Amino acid sequence: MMLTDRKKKILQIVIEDYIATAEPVGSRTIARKYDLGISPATIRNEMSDLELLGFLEQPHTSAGRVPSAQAYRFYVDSMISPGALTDNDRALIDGWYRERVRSIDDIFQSTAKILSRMSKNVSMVLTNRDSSSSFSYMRFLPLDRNRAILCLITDDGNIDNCVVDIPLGMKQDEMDYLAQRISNKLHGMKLSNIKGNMLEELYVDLSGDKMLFTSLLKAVQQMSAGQQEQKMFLGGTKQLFNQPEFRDADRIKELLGVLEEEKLLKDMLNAGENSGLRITIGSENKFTSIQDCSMVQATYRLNGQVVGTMAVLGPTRMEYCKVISVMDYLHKYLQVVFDKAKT
Amino acid sequence: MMLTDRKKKILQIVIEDYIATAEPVGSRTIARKYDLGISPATIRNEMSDLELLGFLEQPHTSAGRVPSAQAYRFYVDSMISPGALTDNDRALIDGWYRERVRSIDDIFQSTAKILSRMSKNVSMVLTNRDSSSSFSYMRFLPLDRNRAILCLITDDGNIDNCVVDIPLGMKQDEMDYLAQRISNKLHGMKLSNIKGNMLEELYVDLSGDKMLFTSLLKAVQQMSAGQQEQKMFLGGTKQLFNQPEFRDADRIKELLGVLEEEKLLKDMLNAGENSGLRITIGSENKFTSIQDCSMVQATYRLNGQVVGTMAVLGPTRMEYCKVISVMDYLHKYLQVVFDKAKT
DNA sequence: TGTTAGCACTCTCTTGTGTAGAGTGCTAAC
DNA sequence: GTTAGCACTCTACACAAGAGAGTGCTAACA
Repeated sequence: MMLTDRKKKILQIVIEDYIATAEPVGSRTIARKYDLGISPATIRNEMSDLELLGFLEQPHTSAGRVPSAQAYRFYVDSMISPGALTDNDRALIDGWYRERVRSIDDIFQSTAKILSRMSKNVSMVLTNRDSSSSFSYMRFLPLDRNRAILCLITDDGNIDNCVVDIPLGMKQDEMDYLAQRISNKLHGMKLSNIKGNMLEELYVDLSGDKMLFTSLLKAVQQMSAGQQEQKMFLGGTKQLFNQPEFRDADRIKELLGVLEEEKLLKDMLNAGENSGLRITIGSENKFTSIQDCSMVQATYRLNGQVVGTMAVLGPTRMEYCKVISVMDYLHKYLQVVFDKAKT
Repeated sequence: MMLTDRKKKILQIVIEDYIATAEPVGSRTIARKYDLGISPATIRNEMSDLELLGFLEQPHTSAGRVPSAQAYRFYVDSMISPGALTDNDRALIDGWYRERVRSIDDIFQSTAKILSRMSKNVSMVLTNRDSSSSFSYMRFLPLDRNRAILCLITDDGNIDNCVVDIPLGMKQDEMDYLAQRISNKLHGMKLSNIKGNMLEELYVDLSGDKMLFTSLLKAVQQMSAGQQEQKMFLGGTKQLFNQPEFRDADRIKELLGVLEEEKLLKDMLNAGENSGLRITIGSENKFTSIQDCSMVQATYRLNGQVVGTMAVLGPTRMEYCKVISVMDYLHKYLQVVFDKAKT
């Protein structure tokens, strides 16, 4: 299916005008706003053809035309070439990042915020905690006579801790010895591989102290679970209100409901883990409640491993070009941050 | 201003019917639904009096009547006596708490969730981190040749940590000595009182290593700031959509905007720290954007010190009685949890 | 053959009008 | 003091008419 250049041009105008205004685009409008050197009647004929080809749709006979999902698909596939951001945008982003980043979580939260502000839509950032990190060692830090803080350290510098009750009369050097033994046993193991029964032979060392043993076990497992957890950051849910297609309170309510279902969102984002950039338009999405939406999603990797996904969710009428540019920039930014963190 | 028993009765019926239905209440409705033994005409006369006294308002001449802010005030002050929850409600609450509480934060989050579900309104839980906790000691945990994890431990078992770069060639026992010295210096001090300049004389110990010094300083300050921070948990923002008074998308948007302004919310909740239970009706609230709302707020204490506040925000038409009962129950629940945690 | 002007047609959106329904206030009777 | 009756008011809803925007079709033109 080849389109003439003129048809392409008109299609592009309809799409971009509709993206900008959210109003059906009429032949007259096109002739007035864009100087194509042809009359509305000619444009009408072309649009009529485009409708037959499935690129345009009419909400009703006397309205202008609206791009179909197929049109958006064609548009993102072969009509746009996302360029660099404007200096202004870059400065804005850099500023936002500088504003408030203390922890890793802050970085992701900021990314979500920036993504939503720039795209004027809801954004999601999903991080795969690095499940490749491995156990380094553990240590007891004394707290008071009956309790100590158990610290677990991973090779990438993450630390997890919990308070454990210690058996009456147990000395610090006994505890150090115990920590040493467990550390030797587990050192270098991937957190995800650590199972409870590996520690069972240590039960003897604990002079059969059941409570301490279960505390230790729980701590190790909790840490390993915490590390593997995927964490979700949402940004700009309020943006929904600014989209005319969601002017209806019930629709917003429904979408907010979806956004609260963290599991569902994770499924959505995990679905397309393979490719780098993924754009899902309208009913291409499997999840029924957002089939009038589009999602632009980028997966980022570190050393070949997927470490996270960011996405923008909005009406099919979305500034794809801008969104992609922003994601590209954010992606590079994160890459730098994580590369630095790793070394 | 004394009301006759019959006026009181009618006022109560109007308020409770309006709370239940959100529709203006007419004399006919009252006569039909509630068997008062008097005719609509008599009720009309009484309602007319109540309107003159400022308790009732008419949206327009031919609508029923609606309680005024003054009526709600009178209602909560002298017409309700919050009783115990039903067994069913108690079971629900206990179930929700059991569902997912691992950390302290989970408890507060659950409290917010429960509060919003039971009240069918937005809930807020604000916690004052215990600023009375004091520095116990610090410790370096080795990570690799260039870095160590700095752990700060408070007397109540809280631990904070950050990764610091260590000077080339610094040995573990040197670091232990350093940690020991700083610990001795700061031990027992309230976190909120720790200032940067206290550590300045240690600068010499660090052989003038500026980087390590600033890292340490930052870690200590960050921890002290983190401990003092008030943390806010929101629940049930989606409930806004279920309130007919907020059917308008713009109004919801405005309210959601307010709810995102964490600082504003903190100000709101901190305003009434003194009293245990505080009910703010309509324009009694100083913040203009929620002057068509009411807020029921309870402050809870531990050993005389304010440790947190919970609140329900909703339209003035609120089930005050139920809300108060629920808060009372949650309050007792938290009391038990924290008493246990402290010992 | 492609392009254009003209015109009738269609559909939505807004405005105005009429009616049903709910509730009130007033008056006169009990 | 209470009640029935009645006129009055106001809203909500339905329906109709007109304006506006856009289309499709036809016939003329280059």
